[in-house]
Amino acid sequence: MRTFTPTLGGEQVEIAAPEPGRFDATAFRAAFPPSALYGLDVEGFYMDDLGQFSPDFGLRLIQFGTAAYAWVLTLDDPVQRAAAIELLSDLEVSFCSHTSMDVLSVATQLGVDITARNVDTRMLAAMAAPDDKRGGKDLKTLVTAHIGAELEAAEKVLADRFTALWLASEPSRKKPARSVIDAYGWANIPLDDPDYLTYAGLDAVACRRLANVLVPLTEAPPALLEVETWLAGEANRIQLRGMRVDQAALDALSDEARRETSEAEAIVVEISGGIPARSPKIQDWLGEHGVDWDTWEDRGGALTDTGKPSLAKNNVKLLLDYPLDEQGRAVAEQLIRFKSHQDALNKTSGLLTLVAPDGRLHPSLNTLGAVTGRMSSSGPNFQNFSKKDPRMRGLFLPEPGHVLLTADFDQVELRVVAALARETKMIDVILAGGDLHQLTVDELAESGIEITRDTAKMTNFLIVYGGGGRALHEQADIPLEDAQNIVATFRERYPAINDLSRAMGQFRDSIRTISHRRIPVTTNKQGDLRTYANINYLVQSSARDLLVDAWHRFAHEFGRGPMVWFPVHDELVLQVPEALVDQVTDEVQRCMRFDFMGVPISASAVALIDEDGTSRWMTSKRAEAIAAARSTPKDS
DNA sequence: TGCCCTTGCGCG
DNA sequence: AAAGCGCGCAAGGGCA
Repeated sequence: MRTFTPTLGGEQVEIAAPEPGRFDATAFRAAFPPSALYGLDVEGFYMDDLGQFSPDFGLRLIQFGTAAYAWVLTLDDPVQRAAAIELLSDLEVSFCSHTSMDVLSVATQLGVDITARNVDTRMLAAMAAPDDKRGGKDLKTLVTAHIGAELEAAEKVLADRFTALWLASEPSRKKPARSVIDAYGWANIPLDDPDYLTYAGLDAVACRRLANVLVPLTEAPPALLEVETWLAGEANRIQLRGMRVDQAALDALSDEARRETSEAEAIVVEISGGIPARSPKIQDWLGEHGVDWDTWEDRGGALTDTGKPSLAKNNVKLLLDYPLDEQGRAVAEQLIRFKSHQDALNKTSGLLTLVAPDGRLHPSLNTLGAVTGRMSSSGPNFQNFSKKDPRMRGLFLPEPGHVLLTADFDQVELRVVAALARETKMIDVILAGGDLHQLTVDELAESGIEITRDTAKMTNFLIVYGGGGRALHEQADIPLEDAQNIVATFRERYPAINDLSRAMGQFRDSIRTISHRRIPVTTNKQGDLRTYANINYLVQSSARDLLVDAWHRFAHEFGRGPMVWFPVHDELVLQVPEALVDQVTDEVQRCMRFDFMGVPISASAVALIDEDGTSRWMTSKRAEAIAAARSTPKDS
């Protein structure tokens, strides 16, 4: 048996790395008795876009650790592999690992589902430092900060070994990018390399120690940690299961988007003398061919965040209103064409590389992706598929025999802010089943200001986001003075909201939500505190907690956890066996119904059935329209 | 060429 | 007094 004795945080660590054929399974199992939590880490090949779902991915080592020692098992050895699977499968044993990487690897490569028995240290790090997007959640950085620098040093040694390996293998070739060297290194470093084995063992020990260090730093009540741990497991299960993709529809949509955008792009480049359709330079060029950008806003053109004219597909058509010359007109027409297919191009080209060999998409779900605790998604981001083109969401299908069903909260953020602020005018309207946007119309009318319901709706959301007159002016195409007047009057008419906004704005370090989640106050690029955003953090975070509460009840009170297909901020999309649709519709609505500080929160669930009678992903609005059309057939 | 930053845009 | 929130992704563009 090879053993290594590096230190971590100044304390000696014992790493056991048995050679193939000389593995003592009894000693291994005795080192990891049941009813305990062990650090888990794996080393595999470098990953491509498909990650653990790639046919090229595989594991080489698996490591288990306590705070003091680790075993590094070689998965090439059938005996060690079997011992690893046996330990992983023991329902009395729990693990802690950093990110979903190890849990997903164990599931796809060893066939063991530990999603419900894993504590994610990255989740703990996110609870402890919600705004630390970069190093603060990375394992090496965390270990260096809280335990010791030895792991980072070991990784550096390994990186140098990879470089040396590459140079030895191809001395004539020029040194490539770091990622290429790493890919080569992870795949080719000998399984008996001491640096590799030491690094691998240290990782598992570090992760185990990190769990203990991070829990108190979260300053979170045990119940909250328990829910977050459960949720992270559910997120891993969702990613493992993935969603069915309509491959023929994807190919067709991709072909169309590619054809349209490349033809449009070619014409734009040709006429403009080499400017790509998406280059900012195209605006200058258009300015020389008849567009007067000074009048863009007056004509109703939207601006980007940086105050420049936006050529997004919603307003690119405005170009045609200018006295363009022949070239300018041709370019404008092709830009409109390009923009109308740009989103489909981006999304479908990404999807083509992300559909796994099982014909499924496996997007990740980061349960604490945002500072507010909101969940985020990547690979692809499943939470920002267009709802304008129904073919986009329609690419995703339920399992055979199942129906997709979506349950959306009704105006949850406005209700939450009304409750938190104790804004009685709003609460009364909610209790009476009225319309909060119309309430704002009526309130402002009493102060002598006439606005449309659309403007009222924008104002309502604006206030919840911490915005002011200028933002309303820019978004609603209202003169600045009028917009400022609307906002000021809004604050007068809703004094409790104004008070809450000001009270939250007093916090300069961090705010605390009612579920005791700590959210740091953020700064802008100039380093100024954005205390005006605090109210939104409180509201957005509370709404997120309500969704997770509902999900938790759905899973625990009704045993429907496996039916959750994907969460989208204020909605749960479910995948339900056909026979249970009516029953689950009722159940999920019950789980999403709350009395939040005396304010009713409710949700509406609808089955997603397309015009052809099959179930596919779509917005609830579209599903309702199709259902209505079905129940009142057209006269013929 | 690879890397990093900014811009723009999809969703809630 | 004034202050639009949270994400992920693709492409452009500057730089080494």
